[in-house]
Parts: sequence; C-alpha cells; structure tokens
Amino acid sequence: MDDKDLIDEMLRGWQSARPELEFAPMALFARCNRFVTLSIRQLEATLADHGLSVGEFDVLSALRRSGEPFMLRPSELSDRVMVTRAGITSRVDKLEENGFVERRRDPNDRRSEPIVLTKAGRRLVDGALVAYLDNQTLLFSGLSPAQQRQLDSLLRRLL
Amino acid sequence: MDDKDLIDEMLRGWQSARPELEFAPMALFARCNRFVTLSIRQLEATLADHGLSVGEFDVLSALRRSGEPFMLRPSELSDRVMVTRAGITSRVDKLEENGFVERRRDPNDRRSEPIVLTKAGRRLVDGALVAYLDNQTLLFSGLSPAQQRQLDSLLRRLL
DNA sequence: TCCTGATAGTTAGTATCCTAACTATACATG
DNA sequence: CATGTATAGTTAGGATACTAACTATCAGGA
Repeated sequence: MDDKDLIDEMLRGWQSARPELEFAPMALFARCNRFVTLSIRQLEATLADHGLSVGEFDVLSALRRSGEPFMLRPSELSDRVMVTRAGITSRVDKLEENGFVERRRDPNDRRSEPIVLTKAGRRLVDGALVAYLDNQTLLFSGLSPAQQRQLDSLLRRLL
Repeated sequence: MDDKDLIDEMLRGWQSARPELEFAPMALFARCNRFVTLSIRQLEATLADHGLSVGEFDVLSALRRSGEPFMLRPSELSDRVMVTRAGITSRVDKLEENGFVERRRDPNDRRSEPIVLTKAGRRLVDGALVAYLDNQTLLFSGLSPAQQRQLDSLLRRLL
C-alpha cells in the first residue's frame, strides 16, 4: 500500500534525474523484491510462533516431504534447499541441539552423515506447515485464481 | 530452467507426502523468491565490477535521484532504502571511507548529519547505473512488453 | 597395494542486517 | 527557564549466509 507509493516515488525521482534512461524494468524488479521481502518477514513471524526460523523450517520441510524414512544427506539437503553445505551444517547443528533431527551413520560410506527427522521434528514441522500454508495462501489472496495462474505462468517464463 | 524443475519436484514431494493439503500458493511464492534471489546474485556480480555492493549502490542511488544538492539525512535514506538506521550508518561508514559520500553538519539541527554525494560518488553511481539497468532489462527480457505490464499490474495488486 | 584425485562434511573468517541500548540535541510545557 | 519527552544517529551484540581452507574417506589406475 505504502510500498507501491515508495517505488513510484523512486521512479519519479529517477525520471526527473535521468530522463533519458528507461526505468520500467527497475521498478518491476523493485516490486518483485519488495513483495518477497515483505512476505518473508510475515513468514518469519508465523514460524517464530512455532519456534522456528525460515531456514530451519526449510530443512525440516525437505526431510518431511522426502517421505519415509525422512532421511537425507547434508549434500542432498544443500541441493534441495538451495543453501551451501556450510549453511546446512549450521542449521542442522541447531536442529539437532533441539532434538528435531539426528545425525546417523551410513555403513556404506563413512564420509556421509545422513540426517533423519525425529518424532518431535516431525510433529513440529507438521504443525508449522499448516500455519505456513495458510500464510502463503493469504499472501496471494488479493489475486483471483485466474490471476494466480497468470502469475505462475509469467514466473515460469522468467526462471 | 533447473530451478523450475526444483520447485516442481518440491511440489511433487509435498503432494505425495500430504495429499490432503493445497500447495499451489507455496509453489507460487517459491518461484517469486527464487527469481528474486537469482536476480540479486546477478546484480551483485554486475555491481561488483564497479566495486559496489547492492546495499552501497542503493544508498548512492537514493542520493543521486534526490537531485541537487544530492544530500539526504540518514533517516531519510533509511526510509527510502527500506533499511534500519543502523544499517544506513554502516553503509555510509564504508562509502565515506572510500570517498563516495561525506557527512556534513546541519546548522539548524546539530543532531542531524546530512550525507552528501561527492563528485567521485556521483561518477561511480552514474557509471554503475547503466550496467544495473542493462542487467535488469535482461532479467525481464524473456517477457514481452505486454507481459511485463501484466506482471507489473499483478505485483501492484499484491503490494 | 599404493597413489592420486574426487567427494562429504566441518570449521574459520568475513560480510550484512537486525534489535536494543546509548548519547546528544531539540522542543513543548508548566 | 527547568524538565520531561521525542528525535537523530551510533554502537554493541546476535543471527545467518557465504567463501575458502581443512579433515576424512572413497575409488580408480599403475
């Protein structure tokens, strides 16, 4: 609401400072960025109610949706969550401290330390998931189903 | 290209793990997030060629487009760049060290320390701006002008 | 069997941002 | 004009993610 104005104001500033340049793509990207940033803040608040950060939730989620036995190696988590392995190490450290995941041994490869979701971890992520989905549904509630499909199609083209 | 697959794979995982829930909004948000994250990495690389981080560029940009005398107070910068004042302080510290901005005095209010763009700062931001705009144009080059307007309209509705 | 190179994961160091506490200054009011 | 409150900005402390370097293990070829 206020953000739209902010970006329009930026646009006006540029157009007056550098009238010979084209700023439409900049404004478009600024809106994407702004929407994502605001959304993440909301999601952070939602997950905080469950004692989780977004990063931790992402790890638990990847384990949860991988199905039985809810176990993935750090390198697989790294690929799926799009975070470096170092990042996964620190997230797993914290989740393990809190008893939501456990590091196991792979008898076939001693370099590997598969991560497995504990019962507590599964309960936690299943609970947080509902709140998370509700929040994301809310994020797009300003768009009709047709508009949501349209947005999805545009984003697929961009990626 | 590969990211689309990654998100589709996430979607398939969830649908098989929790078939009773609706994951379309989650996938939609994941695509927004992914697009923005990848775009920012590109922009970082582009600006790095000019010796700037995105955060520093944002500050210089706000000063540049504010017009003569290219001066704003930290609190104004904070509002326009959407970053806390503490964040502005550290960005300005670094920019000042490198000679791209200067802290001035406001004779009417000694609490205030207006930030002004130096000649070097202006040269820098004017140069980086072109590369930045080119990059952003490229980001959306997969969409037709009509599709770009469509996206803009959807985003305005979301914000 | 013994290297050599690849792979799995962690650790160390850096950068960035945020919140909260702190300092200095301004202003309104009794 | 004294004082309490609000405002401007900085500093301190904590969180998170990245890159690069390091350790341990595996696997293929001489």
